[in-house]
Amino acid sequence: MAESPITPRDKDFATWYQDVVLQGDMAEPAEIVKGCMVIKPNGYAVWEALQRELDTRFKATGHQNIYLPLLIPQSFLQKEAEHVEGFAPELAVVTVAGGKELEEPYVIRPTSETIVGHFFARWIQSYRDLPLLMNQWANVIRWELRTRMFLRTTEFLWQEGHTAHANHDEALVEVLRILDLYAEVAEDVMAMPVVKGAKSQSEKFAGALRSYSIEAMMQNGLALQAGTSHDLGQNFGKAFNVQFQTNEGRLDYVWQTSWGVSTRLIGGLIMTHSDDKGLVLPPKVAPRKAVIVPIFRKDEERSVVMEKASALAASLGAHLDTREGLSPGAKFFHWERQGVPVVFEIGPRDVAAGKMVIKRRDTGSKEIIPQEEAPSRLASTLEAMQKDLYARAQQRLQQNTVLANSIGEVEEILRDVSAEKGGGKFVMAHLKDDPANDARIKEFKASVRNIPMTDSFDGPGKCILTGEPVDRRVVIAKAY
RNA sequence: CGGGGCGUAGCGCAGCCUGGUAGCGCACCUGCCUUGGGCGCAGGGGGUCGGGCGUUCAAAUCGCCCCGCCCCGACCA
Repeated sequence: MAESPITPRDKDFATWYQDVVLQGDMAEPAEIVKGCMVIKPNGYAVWEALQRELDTRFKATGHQNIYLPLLIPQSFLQKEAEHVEGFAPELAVVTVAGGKELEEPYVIRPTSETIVGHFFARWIQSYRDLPLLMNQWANVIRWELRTRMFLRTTEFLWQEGHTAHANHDEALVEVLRILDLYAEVAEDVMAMPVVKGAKSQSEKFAGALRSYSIEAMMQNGLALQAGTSHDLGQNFGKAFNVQFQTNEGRLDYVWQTSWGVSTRLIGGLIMTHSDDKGLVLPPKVAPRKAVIVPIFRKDEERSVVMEKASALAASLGAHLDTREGLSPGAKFFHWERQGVPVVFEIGPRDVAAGKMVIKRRDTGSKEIIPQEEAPSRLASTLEAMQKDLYARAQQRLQQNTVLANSIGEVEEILRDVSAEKGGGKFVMAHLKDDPANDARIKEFKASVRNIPMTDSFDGPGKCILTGEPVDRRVVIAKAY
């Protein structure tokens, strides 16, 4: 029995994560470029699945895709004061092109609000041009000091939505519609439960009036911000002079929103469902939902088994593992690490009996079934697995969400939590939204994750730091 | 940028302290054999030892400089 290439979670969660990503053929560190990764076929196919799910929903809600330049004139970033301050430390800048020093350097986009501002100003004249609902699928670069594959890489893939509206109410509706859309994809497609909420003022996007997020809980109890939706108010409208004429003939600045999810979702997916045997993919995002591993000894068995297996693969839409020279055991381990939801085994005994073995990735359960039932059993197994993965993740989230009524209690619970050691919790406490309070939380390296949209606890209470009345508990946790 | 670790075959590593023939496991190639959870046996190919300079009869090994990667912290989708 060979040693598993995957470090167990309870030994070292961070190493486990790396092992799962590598062994699952999801990605590998690029090494030649600092903090960048190569997204490999299995990982990229998951991204494509997420893209499809998201893009369909964007289109259904009236958004159109566009593509903007990768390079942004440096002066653009400086037009919105908070924005430049927020992003300045992590910018990569092009200063030389065509062998000459540029008069004005270009920034490689960390996000496109500024360039969007510029073009919105050209495209919008009248309230009849509003709302303007755009989305871009793109790559961005943020020069982060600490990177982890999918969770935080120097370059990453994402979508950024950018919209302009005639008034604040409409913009807010958009912001929350997208937050709901993100939560739906996270929960229904990725089987990853999330908490929807508003970011605290100190955690909001640089240049926004208010940011909203979905926060997921990883298996080590750390929070992962899985998506954000920003109410930009008129900040960028004013900075880029995006004015329109109202139906009363008055000039006003547009109200903008922006929102995004990134390849980080894949990191969240991995840390939500995978186990010590490797990657576990929810059926809805799995590039290969089912694989058939044929088993035979002699040549005459081989031809019989392969014939049957091919026919079944075709009718099931399953991938048939025809690789030569590998034992069935080696193939089982391979597909297990790839996160394939269902693996069928078929050997001489099964062919003779008209049966096959169906095996589920998440539970590891094996069952012998009649071949004619395979299509319906595959469908029901995929459905059950999708549901069960969500239920397990939901249960973990609930079990690791605790109430605290003093700052000492919060600190006690979270102080020794780390990505490697685990033990993280979502600590629900009454806390006034004030940067000074966020700062106190940060003293023990936790943060206010968000202020939930719906209160599922005990309603109003007194701030654990200032005693001021607040209307609900906020989520405090250690985060990626 | 601070602390720690590391750079030797595609991958994972030993060798370095105490200088003297470039090693092991996996992977790869050929053949035989096997196949219901990582088959086995035999044979084989593959290296400017991260780079530079120095010490020395002789450097993977000792010294100096440089480069890169990973982990931990401060910054973040």
